Amino acid sequence: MATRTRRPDRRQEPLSRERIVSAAVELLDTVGESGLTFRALAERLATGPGAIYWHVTGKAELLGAATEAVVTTAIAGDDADATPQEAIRALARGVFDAIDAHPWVGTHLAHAPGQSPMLRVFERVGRQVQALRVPEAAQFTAASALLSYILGVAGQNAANGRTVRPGTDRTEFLDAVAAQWAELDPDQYPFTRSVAGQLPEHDDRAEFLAGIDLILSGITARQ
Amino acid sequence: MATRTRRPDRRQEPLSRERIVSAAVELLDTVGESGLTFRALAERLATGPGAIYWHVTGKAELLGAATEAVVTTAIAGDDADATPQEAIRALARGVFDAIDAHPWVGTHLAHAPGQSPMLRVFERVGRQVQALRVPEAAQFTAASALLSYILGVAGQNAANGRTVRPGTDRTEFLDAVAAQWAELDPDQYPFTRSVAGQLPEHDDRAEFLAGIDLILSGITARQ
DNA sequence: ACCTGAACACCGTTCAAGT
DNA sequence: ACCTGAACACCGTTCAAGT
Repeated sequence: MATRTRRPDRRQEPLSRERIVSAAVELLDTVGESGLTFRALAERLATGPGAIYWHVTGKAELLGAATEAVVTTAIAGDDADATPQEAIRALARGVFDAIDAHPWVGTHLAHAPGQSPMLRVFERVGRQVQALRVPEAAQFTAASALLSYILGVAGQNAANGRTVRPGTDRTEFLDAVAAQWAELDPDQYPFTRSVAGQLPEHDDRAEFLAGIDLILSGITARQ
Repeated sequence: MATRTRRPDRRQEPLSRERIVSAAVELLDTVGESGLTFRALAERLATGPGAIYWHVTGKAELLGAATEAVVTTAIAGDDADATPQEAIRALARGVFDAIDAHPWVGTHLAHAPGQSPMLRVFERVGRQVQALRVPEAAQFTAASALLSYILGVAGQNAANGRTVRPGTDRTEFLDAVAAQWAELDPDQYPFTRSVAGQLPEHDDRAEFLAGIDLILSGITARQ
């Protein structure tokens, strides 16, 4: 009972790194990357822009922290009962869905190399590569290839999300691209034109996972 | 003879899209992405910032044109006498080397989806996928996987290039990352720690091409 | 048609001053 | 210790005015 009255008035809460980062994620989700401004963030937190700098060193750290917050929850989950292939697929799917929900993540995932969110994905992928009994000398290459592929799709999806005007839905977007491809010069773009017809009924997510499977069979074909 | 006197005084040449784009590439290469400013560009072209807008619609187009200029020359070359595998490898190597020389390219390659430089790479890769006699229904997936992988490595390399202070050389950088990985929590990062030792003698370029080969064997293993 | 450069509407970041 | 908000040093972009 009385649950309604327990909802805290966030404006009164003291500022904290946590509140700042979650407000940043909200801003990025609702108004996009260009909308994440220290002034806009400050207004939302009912304070001045300078206050944010007490908890965060600057915009780069803020973006990094926002990315990490999203990715960390996206890949949480354990893969104890799954085959290595299934575990890798689940992990990849987690990253894909996170970027689908928060397109800006795709752009910043690779931005801090050797740093937090990417390294976590690398570690998780690498363990499953070991579980696949890939020879030690080939493990690094296999894990890197999977990670690079995931990051590549992430970046493309983020770019797509940025180009399209916010209202557009998936099929509408694919139809537009297909139409554009169909108009390309037949001499210069024969292949692209030949696959344009497949676009409208194509499923980003399934295609992404098919790519993962392709790489997985390349990894296991070697043994 | 007299070649020296024929060198044109570029300051007197009229402004053109071509001159603007090549000045932008120079600026990006020498002072990095944060150095590409309409004011800096204008100064280099001995004009005012407003003049640039007569030839280019804005910064996004400028960055796109600069990226396209670099990529187009990087992947020029014909693959008539090569096997499909060799042709794909050569193409990938071209993109890799271009990004190695111009790290900023990696960030902007994916930024205009379905647009010029990426589409050109997609087309070239796709034709070789056809030459590999991949069934029609699987061609799109195969070409997309290769492209995504290339873009992923591109993005990571660009990120690395941005993080490192300009002077640092390859081995110095790898040693630093290896040292960092070796200090990770053994419970959280067992895999990453286990491959840290391979980093110092690892060759980015060879590793990248090994990933291409991995995907290629995944593609051909299916037939 | 093309160029000039001042001006506009923003940014991220700093910092003296407050509590 | 933490917050405030004015101020600084920039941006990209526009546009009246020139040639």
